[in-house]
Amino acid sequence: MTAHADGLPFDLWSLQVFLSACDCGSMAAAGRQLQLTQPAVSQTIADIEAKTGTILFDRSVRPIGLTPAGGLLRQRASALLSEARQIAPLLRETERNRFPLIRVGLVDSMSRALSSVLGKKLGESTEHVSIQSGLTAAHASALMTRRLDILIGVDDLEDIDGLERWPLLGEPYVLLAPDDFAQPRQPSDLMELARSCEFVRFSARSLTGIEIDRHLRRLRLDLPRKLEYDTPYGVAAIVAARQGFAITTPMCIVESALPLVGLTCWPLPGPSLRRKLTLIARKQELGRLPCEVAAFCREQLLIATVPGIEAAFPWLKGEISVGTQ
Amino acid sequence: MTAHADGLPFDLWSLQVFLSACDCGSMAAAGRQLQLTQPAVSQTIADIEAKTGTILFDRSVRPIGLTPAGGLLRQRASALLSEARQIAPLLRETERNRFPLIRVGLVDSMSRALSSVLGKKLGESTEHVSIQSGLTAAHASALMTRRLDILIGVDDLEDIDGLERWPLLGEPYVLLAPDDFAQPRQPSDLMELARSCEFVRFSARSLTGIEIDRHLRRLRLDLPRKLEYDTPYGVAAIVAARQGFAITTPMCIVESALPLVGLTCWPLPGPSLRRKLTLIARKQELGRLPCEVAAFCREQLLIATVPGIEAAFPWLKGEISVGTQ
DNA sequence: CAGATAATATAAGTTTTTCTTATTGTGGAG
DNA sequence: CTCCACAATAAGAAAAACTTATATTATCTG
Repeated sequence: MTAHADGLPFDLWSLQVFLSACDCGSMAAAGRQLQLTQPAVSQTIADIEAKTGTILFDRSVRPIGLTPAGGLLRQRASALLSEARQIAPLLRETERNRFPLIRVGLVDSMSRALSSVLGKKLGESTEHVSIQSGLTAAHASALMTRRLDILIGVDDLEDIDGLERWPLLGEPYVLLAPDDFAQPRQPSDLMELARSCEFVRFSARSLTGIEIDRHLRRLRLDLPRKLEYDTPYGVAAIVAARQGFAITTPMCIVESALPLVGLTCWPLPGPSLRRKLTLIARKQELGRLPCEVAAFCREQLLIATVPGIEAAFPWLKGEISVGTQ
Repeated sequence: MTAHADGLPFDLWSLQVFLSACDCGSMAAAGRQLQLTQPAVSQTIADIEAKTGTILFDRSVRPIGLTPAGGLLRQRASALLSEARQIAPLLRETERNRFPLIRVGLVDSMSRALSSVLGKKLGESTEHVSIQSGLTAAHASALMTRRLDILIGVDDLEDIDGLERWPLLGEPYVLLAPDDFAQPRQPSDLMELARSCEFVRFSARSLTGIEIDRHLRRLRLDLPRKLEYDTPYGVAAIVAARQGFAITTPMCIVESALPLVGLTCWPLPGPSLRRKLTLIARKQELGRLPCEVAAFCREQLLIATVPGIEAAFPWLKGEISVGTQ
């Protein structure tokens, strides 16, 4: 029953049936709702269970109960169907537009700086714009599998063919700490600091976190790993609450939109460490759009973001490079 | 051919066939790749075209050419299939693993309110804390597959067994708009508003977006789907730039940390719509910790967050319920 | 510019899937 | 316990998806 494809254990119709059963709390009721008989519903669900090798419902109770696997499928299935339903109306609107849909993956640390302007800029030439904030690692695979069209993030896809890249910004990693501690002058001072105040990390889910980990390992600094966040705000909030210090970047500090009173920003002691933020797209699919969007973002950063950072931390002047990297 | 559902003009298998034809540049070749005959491919694609009322391929050239509608479907179809393929492996993983640390999935819209205090609170009793911000949909599957231990998010899985839930907060959906528009008094006024000012959506990747979609569909309101974000900040930033209006919630507005000058917040016209935020954990695995953390979060919201909202928008007084829901 | 080639569309028949009716078994309320 | 509504299973009916066969069309070649 249902599903034919290369291992897909369901199709959209069978998911629809499953969801109806979830909503109704009964297969018989789902049948009535869908103008089907009860056995049809029963068979469809049994088929999904067989093909996925899981149990979706607990039949030993009434009304029928969702198992954990069933709950997970319910989650994913509603999202999938909701997306599927959007497609047909969009197709019909397509006749006249150059780019019917552009999906942008925007790294969390640029979200505040670029969300709004990206939407405005892309809205000019595009019928439908979707902007997703999150971690570059997740966005990178979405770009390759065509779930995203443009990615703005930490550039770690340097060796992949078929992509075009437009540099946006280069920035140094820095220390962020409450201002009542002594500035660490050399790497080993960080161990000292970590004894009086907690070290807050980016989690290894984020490329920024991985990069920092690698750097600390090179310096043979074994800092504690007690508290970690995967977003710039989380890290900065702990420091702002005077509970700890962190290694982060200027853009991450801006992203957190926290008042900076009582906080200091120092250069990272030891060898310098920088990161590059880049706009990436699949080659030859969007014409001149990626280049134009990148230019627009650079301008925006230059006018609206970098001056604020340099005003708050004058020693960073010249450290943040827009465009050239 | 294919598709059965309430207006869905394709199913996953027919999309697979269509994508093969795109990749191969020929229906005959797609047939060979999928172990089908050429007419089967031809019929499947003709069926999608008939059901969507569009033309996907330009047959007057060889090799076959994609129309704009075809290009759009190619984008969306690969995304949809790629998401569908992730589901089955996840389902099978739902029953194993054990962990030492506490990993919390925190919905974006509570990130600002709770990130920092959660870290502090959990740090007291736990060796290693990891806090991940993102979409509840992603976190829910992570909780089931034991990649997360605690989830704070939008509760739409109310009937899943094996989970314990601790209510944190209930809040209404509201309209957010620049303050120079007339207040919409009834649902149809929203169509009016959408003509003078863009409607900004949460994407269907977020549960909040799905919930709003469903509500609008029930009211038979066909609002444009031009610009969408998956984070509260993105949505609010467009409104703050006076470029559009949005359906959002008080917590999402707080999360965006934007100055509210020039913005108004109105009740949603028509039937009321609320969402619940809940702390969820797997039953009997963390002892009293989830309950205690939930109590702590509630207290934090009551002291530090809700008063700020009620001060900014007095009509919301009493609309936001902490705890009881 | 005709003729060959390879691709697509359409028609008609066959196979497979999906649904229905009929029947048996089961959880929970009275 | 008994009843009732629901779920699982079996077997036949209806609908779908696929096949072979054939007509049509775009492009290439001599």
